[in-house]
Amino acid sequence: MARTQGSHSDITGPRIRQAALRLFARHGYAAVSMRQIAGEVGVQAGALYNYTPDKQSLLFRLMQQHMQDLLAAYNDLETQPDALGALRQFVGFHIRFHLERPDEVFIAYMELRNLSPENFTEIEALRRSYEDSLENVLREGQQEGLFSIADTKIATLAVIAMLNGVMTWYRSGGRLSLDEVELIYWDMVRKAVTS
Amino acid sequence: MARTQGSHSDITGPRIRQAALRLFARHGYAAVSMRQIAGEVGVQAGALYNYTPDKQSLLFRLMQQHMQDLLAAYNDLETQPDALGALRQFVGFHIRFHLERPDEVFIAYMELRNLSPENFTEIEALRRSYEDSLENVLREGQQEGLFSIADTKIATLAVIAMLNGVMTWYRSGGRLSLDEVELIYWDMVRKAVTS
DNA sequence: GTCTATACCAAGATAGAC
DNA sequence: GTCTATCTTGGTATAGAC
Repeated sequence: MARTQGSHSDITGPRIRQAALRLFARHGYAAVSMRQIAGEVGVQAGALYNYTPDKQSLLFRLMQQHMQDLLAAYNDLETQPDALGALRQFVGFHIRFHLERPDEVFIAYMELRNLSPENFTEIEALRRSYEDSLENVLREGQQEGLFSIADTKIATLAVIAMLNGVMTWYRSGGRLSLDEVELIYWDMVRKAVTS
Repeated sequence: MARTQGSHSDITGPRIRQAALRLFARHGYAAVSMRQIAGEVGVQAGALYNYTPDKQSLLFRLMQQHMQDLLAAYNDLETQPDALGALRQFVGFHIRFHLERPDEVFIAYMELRNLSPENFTEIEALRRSYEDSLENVLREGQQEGLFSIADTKIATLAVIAMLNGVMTWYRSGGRLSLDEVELIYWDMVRKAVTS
């Protein structure tokens, strides 16, 4: 991993973020040192500061990118004819998008409290915006008479919490295929919000 | 908070664990220093080592106590006539028990990766034992024909994940009473596992 | 049992040579 | 742009006086 001196601006930046992502997810933000990150990349600790003003910005940028990617990907989905279809779509999207990015997801959950207050506010707004997407689907379905939901806000949080549970146990190559998992969760979600 | 010199064995021990609990939950295990804990209690950092061999043991003991309390409380519940009653009971118990101990719950979730391997194994076993309690209820209800569950293991994890979501948003004195919250979640859980 | 003092080490971040 | 070297701070843990 030793590196010779020279200019590597184009690749070092991404590699730093990638290493930070991996290490933060594995050991937690507070437990990871700048020297560890530098070691992973193959540079000295001081060199990191050509790419980030400090450790906090490194964390923030990772979380911000993740949330923006999530929102962009969801907004790119094709419009569904009704709320039931939209909910079905949400379940599949949420499971697959998150399973593809275990490190980002883990950090976005666990490291909220290590954000500075201003950074926290910004990430929270993004997260809230994603929740609102689902809540809109549920409320729409409720109004259309497709769903039977006592409280759309709670149902929103309950569905997301349930789906997030997948990340704690699913491993590809395990007992169930991704399609099967998606179907099982869709079945539970559908029944929970209908009568 | 200044303290004079002297012997306070009986109260200092619990106060140390209480302070550690609060601080670990607030800022995370890795981000909290022994000096901070000592400061909260009103002793010098060195004095902590009369009560714990090291920081790791402090964390482990908190988590172990919490999981043992959880299992003991659940096992103390009265036996229900059927699986539907047992599930209803589980939902209420889980929500209330966890909402009463936000700090313990937070730590038990977030700090698993900061346990030493041996300590992790022990806590995992306790957590698994609690999950098994619910899985037994679901499997029993499935056999009795009361439930309609595609996969009891996944349903177990999904129900617990959904219920855990309560901890992220519920605040007493808010829009909904605890009874209402319990009812709303019970409704969703019941529908998700029946047909 | 707690204190003060300290050993020892690693953290985040910066300065200046190349 | 990266290196080496270093500043400053704060970490865990221990020793010995009271």
